[in-house]
Amino acid sequence: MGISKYEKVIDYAIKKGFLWQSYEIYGGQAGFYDLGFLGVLLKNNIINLWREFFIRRHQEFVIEIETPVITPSIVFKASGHEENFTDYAVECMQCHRIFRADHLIEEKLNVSIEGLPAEDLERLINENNIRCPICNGMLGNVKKFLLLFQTYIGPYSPENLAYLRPEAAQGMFINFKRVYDLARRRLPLGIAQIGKVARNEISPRQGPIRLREFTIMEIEFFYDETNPSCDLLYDYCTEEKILILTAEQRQRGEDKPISISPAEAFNDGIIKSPWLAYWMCISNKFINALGVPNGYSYFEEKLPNERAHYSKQTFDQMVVVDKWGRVEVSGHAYRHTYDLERHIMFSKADLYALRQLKTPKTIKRIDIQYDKMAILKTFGSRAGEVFKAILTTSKDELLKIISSTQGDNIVLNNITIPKNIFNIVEVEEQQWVERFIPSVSEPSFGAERLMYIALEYAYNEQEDRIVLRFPAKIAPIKVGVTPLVDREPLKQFARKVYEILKEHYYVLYIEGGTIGKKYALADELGIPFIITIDYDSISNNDVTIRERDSKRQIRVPFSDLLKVINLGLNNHDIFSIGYPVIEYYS
RNA sequence: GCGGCGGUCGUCUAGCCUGGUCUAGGACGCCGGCCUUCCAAGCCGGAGAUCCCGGGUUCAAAUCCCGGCCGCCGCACCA
Repeated sequence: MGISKYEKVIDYAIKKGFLWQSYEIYGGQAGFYDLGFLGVLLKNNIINLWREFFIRRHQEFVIEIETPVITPSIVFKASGHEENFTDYAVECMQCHRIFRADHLIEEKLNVSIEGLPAEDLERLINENNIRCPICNGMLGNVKKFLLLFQTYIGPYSPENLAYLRPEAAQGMFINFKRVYDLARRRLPLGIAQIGKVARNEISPRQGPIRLREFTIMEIEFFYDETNPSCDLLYDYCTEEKILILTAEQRQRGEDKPISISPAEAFNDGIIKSPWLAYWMCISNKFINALGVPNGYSYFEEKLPNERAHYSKQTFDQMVVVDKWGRVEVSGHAYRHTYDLERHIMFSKADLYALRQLKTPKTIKRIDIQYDKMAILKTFGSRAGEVFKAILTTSKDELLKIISSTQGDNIVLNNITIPKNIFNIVEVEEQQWVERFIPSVSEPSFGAERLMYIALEYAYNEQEDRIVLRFPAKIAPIKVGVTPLVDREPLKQFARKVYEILKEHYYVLYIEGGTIGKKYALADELGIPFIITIDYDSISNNDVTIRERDSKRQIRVPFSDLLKVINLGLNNHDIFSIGYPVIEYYS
C-alpha cells in the first residue's frame, strides 16, 4: 500500500510544528493534539474565514455568542444526549468480537429497547440465548460506554453532575429567547458559536481527524416553517451545483452523487429545509475557499438509523482524502423543533417565537360573566366575601362547578350562591399573533478536521521539495523577506522591510544559505509571497515579490510594496497590474 | 477492550536474530565559520540519544524474558 498522503502530511505538520500529540512527556494520550504556532495561525485563519462566510456576510441575522463548556446534566437530559450518547457493548467470549448489545437484541427480538440499563440488556441476552452472530459463541457481560465526559460542579456537591458539552448547540437553544429578543423578535435568526467540545470516544485512532476534544463551529438557524423567508437560496444558490449522495441512492448501493444546485435540491424535495439547503450552498463555497476544488467534496445523506436522535434529515459534507477515501468535515442536520420542544418541556421556559398573522384568527372560548349589582343586592355586607370567592377560583374550575351542580345554587368557599348570578357566554376573540416553535437547520464544522483538509490539499511534492499551496487567506505566514545574499547593505534593507511588514502581517525573515534554499524554506511553510532585496534594490529603492506557486516575480517600488501585497493576499493577480514581470532570473 | 506488528539523537535509520569490541554508527536537519548576485551548491568545525517505561535473567542487556505505556493495522466504536 505504501505510505499514504495522510502520513506524509502529518509527518510534515509535526516536523514543522503545526501540531503534535498532547502529553508527550508522559507517553501521550490518544485523541488529543497540541497546536504549535503555525497550527494556531492556520486554525485561527480557518476560523476567521468561517466567520467571514457564515457570520460576517450574514450579520443582519446571524449572531455569534459564547457559552460554557461545562454543562449541568439536566441540559443533556433535556437534549436527549444523556440517553442517546450511551453505547452498550458486549464481547463474544469465543472470537472476542465486539457488538452493540442493543443492536443485537433489537435485530434478534425485533423490538425497540431504547433506554434500558445494562442489566436488562444482559438479562434479555441470557433469556433469549442470543449468541455471537459470527461464530455463535457465548456473549460476555454488557458494558456501558458513556461518550460524554463527566464532572461535578462545586467541591462539596458530588450530586451536581455535569458534562462537558459534546456540541455547542445546546448553548444556543437555551439562549434562544434572549437572542431572539435582542434581534427584535425577527426570524429567520441564526445563533452561531465557535468553541471547544469534548466527546469521550472509545478508541480514537485517526490523529487530528478524530479527537476527544476539538473546536466546533456551529449555527443553529431558526426560522418559521410556514414562512422561511429564504430568498438567499434563490439569489445565490441556483447556478452553482453541489454533489449529493442521497439516502435513497445509498440504499440502492449506489455511490455516485448527483450534481444539483442547492435551490433545485430543495425544490425537488431532496433537501427538506430551505435553510439547510442554503447553508449547504455556503458550506460548499467555504470548502472551496480552503483549497478543495469542486468535485472533491460532496454531501452524503445519512440513513434514518445513522442519524442523531434529534435530526429529521442529515447530510454529512465529505471531502475526498487520500487515506480514507473521504472524511466528514461538517454535518448538516435538520433539527426541526426537537431541541426547543425538549427544553420547553424540561425547563418550562417560554422558548416560543411569535408569528404575525396576515388575517386574524378567530378564537371562540367560553367566558363567565357575573352580575355585580345582583351580588350586592343579594349579599349586602357579605358581598366582599363573595367577590373574593369568585376571584380566587379559576375560570375553568368555576365553569366545572356550575355545569356539574344540580339545582339553582352552587357553593363556593361555604357560601351558597344562586346560579342565575352567573352568565355563561361564548366570546369570539381575534388573534393577530400566534406562538410557535421555530424550526432549526444546523450546519456544524470541526475546525481541526478542516485544518487537516487544508494541509492535505495544500501539500504538494515537487521533485524533492515540498510546497504548501495554502490559499493566501489561510496561509499562516503571509510574507517572507530575505536579502538575496547575506551581505550588507542588503541585510540592512531587508530588515527594514521586515520591520515595516511586521506591522501588518505574520512575516518570516530569512537569512542563511543560498537564495534557492531560502525560497524552498518559504514554499515549505506555504508563504504566498517572498520579498527579495538585491543590489538593484539599493540603487532603485525597489524590491522583487515572488509568488509561491508560479515562482514568477515582479519588481515593485518600495513605496507600493504594501499595496501590492494586500492585493495579492486578497486573491488579485499581481502580475497583471503593470509592474515588470520577471519569469526567471538566470 | 481483544488480536497482530512496532517504539534507537529533532527526523530517518544502522545495530537486535547469534548479549561483550556500542563511553550506540550514519544521513538529513540544527548551531558557528568560510563561500555565495535568483530557486534546497561546496568546505571546515560543533552541539545533539532517559536505546519508550518498570522489573527479571546474566559476570555483562539497545539486544533475551515478563508487565505497562504509546502508536499503527484488523474487530468494535465514531450522534
